[in-house]
Amino acid sequence: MSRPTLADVASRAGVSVSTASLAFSGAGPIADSTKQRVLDAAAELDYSGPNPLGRQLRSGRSGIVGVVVGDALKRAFRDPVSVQLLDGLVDTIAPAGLGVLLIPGPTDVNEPAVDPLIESAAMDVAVMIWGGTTEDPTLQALRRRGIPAVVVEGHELDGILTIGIDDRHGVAEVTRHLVELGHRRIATVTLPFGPDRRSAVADAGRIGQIQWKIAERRLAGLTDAGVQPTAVFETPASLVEHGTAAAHALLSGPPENRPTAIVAQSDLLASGVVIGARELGLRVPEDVSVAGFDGLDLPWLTPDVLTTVVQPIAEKGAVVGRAVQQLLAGGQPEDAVLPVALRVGTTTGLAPIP
Amino acid sequence: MSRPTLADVASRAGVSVSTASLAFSGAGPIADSTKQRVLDAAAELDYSGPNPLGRQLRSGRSGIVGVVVGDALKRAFRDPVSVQLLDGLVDTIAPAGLGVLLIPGPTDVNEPAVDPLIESAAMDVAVMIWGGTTEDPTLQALRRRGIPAVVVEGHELDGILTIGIDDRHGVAEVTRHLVELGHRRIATVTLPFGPDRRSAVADAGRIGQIQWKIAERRLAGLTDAGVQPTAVFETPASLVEHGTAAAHALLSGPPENRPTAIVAQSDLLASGVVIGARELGLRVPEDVSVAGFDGLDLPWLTPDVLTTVVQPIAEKGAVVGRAVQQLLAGGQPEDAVLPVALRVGTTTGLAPIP
DNA sequence: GGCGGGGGTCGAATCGATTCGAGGACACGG
DNA sequence: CCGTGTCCTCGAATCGATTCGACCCCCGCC
Repeated sequence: MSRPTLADVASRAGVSVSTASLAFSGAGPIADSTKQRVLDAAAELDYSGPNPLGRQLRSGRSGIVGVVVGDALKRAFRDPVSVQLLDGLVDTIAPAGLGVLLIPGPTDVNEPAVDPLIESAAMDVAVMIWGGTTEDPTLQALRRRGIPAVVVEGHELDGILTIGIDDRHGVAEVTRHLVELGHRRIATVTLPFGPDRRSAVADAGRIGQIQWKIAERRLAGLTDAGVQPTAVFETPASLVEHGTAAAHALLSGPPENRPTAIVAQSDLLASGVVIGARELGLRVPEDVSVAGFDGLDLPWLTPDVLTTVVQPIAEKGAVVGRAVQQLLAGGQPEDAVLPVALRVGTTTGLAPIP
Repeated sequence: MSRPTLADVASRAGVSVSTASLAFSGAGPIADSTKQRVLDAAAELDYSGPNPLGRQLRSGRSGIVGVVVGDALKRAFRDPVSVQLLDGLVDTIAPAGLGVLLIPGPTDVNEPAVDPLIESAAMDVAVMIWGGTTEDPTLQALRRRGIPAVVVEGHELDGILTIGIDDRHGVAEVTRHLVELGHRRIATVTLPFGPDRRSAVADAGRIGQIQWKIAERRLAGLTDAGVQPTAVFETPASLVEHGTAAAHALLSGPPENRPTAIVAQSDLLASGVVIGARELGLRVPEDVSVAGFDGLDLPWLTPDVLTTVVQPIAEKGAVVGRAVQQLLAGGQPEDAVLPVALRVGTTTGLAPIP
């Protein structure tokens, strides 16, 4: 026999379907004895509660939050920032009975097809945890379907909620810290500029074409501190190995041309820079200072402590989660910008004496 | 006005609802002209395709695969093995239009409540990527709901599909490799024994109580190679810092008592052991050899290459994905055990001369 | 004893689609 | 001109629950 339905339970308990429904949902008056009878009948039939599909159709709600990770899962989740954000989000919405549906972003730059899930999966809200340019086909598909979207660290777009941090200010602060230490030749290692990821020094033209706001804002932080970077190295992803590659590219020259400090736009990149610098025989921070962004715990750097800008990642996830719930409740949540804080560690020090 | 339905589109196109349905699903004969008329009407009304909830109720399928990560997301996804497995799984099932719903495992040992999603979320199959003991309340809940389950690296249970690797054999191989290098005092650093995670040397009694099969099997691999470990250090999770803590505990004694080789049950643990050994002033592999398990790329160990047992993680995810699809197709997939391979790197060498 | 009210139960409509069998229109062959 | 067959379209049932308004019964009060 196929799985029992509420109707089976009701008939076995000798009540109507509506009454049986009341016994499970608790929405409405029902006598204790009746309720018990229904539950007993359910137990006898091995009925394990109302079928969610029926419930969902009726309520028009699936209880699912689609989370678009801006990349193949493998890459996205190598970034602890994404993971911690997701964790904060899940912790916040789980008590409300909401679940997270993982939606991979486009894998191939040249084929920016949206995942079929975006077109046809049941979801009440969507969250993009990375990117989100103006013409993003993902956002367009969501808009067409009438699914409200929350974008983390993206553009501010009409009708789309944006949650972010004050990263520009944070980078400015860490840069000022370096300037106060006497650094004048400061280079920077950035997050990817857009889906066409590169691992190379970016020239002015390339810098003008940054698509992902997060890299742009963090770059602008340097300027805010009055620093014109001696080099801007663009990485294809926020990963240790790309930081190492950047270090090799930036620090291989003679001491008098070499930057004395490097500001990386993420801690993973920064720790890669530290590793790369050491591979080149340079001491950190005596020969070169390195600063990061995010405030992660990176066990492989122990006992060093990265100088970095600490952002409240889990809290950001929680803010997203609360926004999602407000959206679902018919509310009109507002964009949020969370504060960051400078944390001075052991990877930055006085500029070397020329 | 609320979102248009298929009925709206049908009436605007001047056809019946059933015909309109045909225009979208393509299941059944329909004249091209009629189809076009329906699609035009849909475009005019901003109708973006059939509501998935209606479709799901009718078909009885949600297209959702629930993935139970055995832990808080934050912890689970710090483990690259879980992430790569998930990646392989998603890649495999995405083309079939299936989506992954993330379900956190129990966070607290003392409160092993299952996530509400397990009780009431719509899903066609469930996958547990970690653990799965006999009495697991999660498995019980799934069984009650009649949702088929696939368990990775768990017990072999009745009526539940198990996918794993030949890890016992792999550990035996890497252990033999160490024995051939002359090592006699070999210690091991294990994955957690069960939900009551500890960071300590385990005595015989504790070892007898291992709940999670994966730790047990990998431990048995040592014995298979004829090695009785001088110490078994149990860690609370497969993370670098726990490996480092283990190294401090195991390698602090005088050279004549110290193990000359350490077999860790994961690469993350192994790399922590390497880091910890170096913190203690020991050279790897001259003073102590370290071997891992998994075959990950660990950039922070460069230029060292970990000696390890390589397992096909993404392939394992793909196998799970295919099993899921067979299950959905009404098939009866079989348990699978994937092969592993020893990879000798630079972290193991000849045993030091006493 | 009659009447008002409230707690509890029920029937039926509804959510939005899919699917199956029936039937209509048209063409072609006899 | 009629019968047969093909191709397309339609109506109605169905998936499994929720929810609203109607209704009934019983209690208490006058």
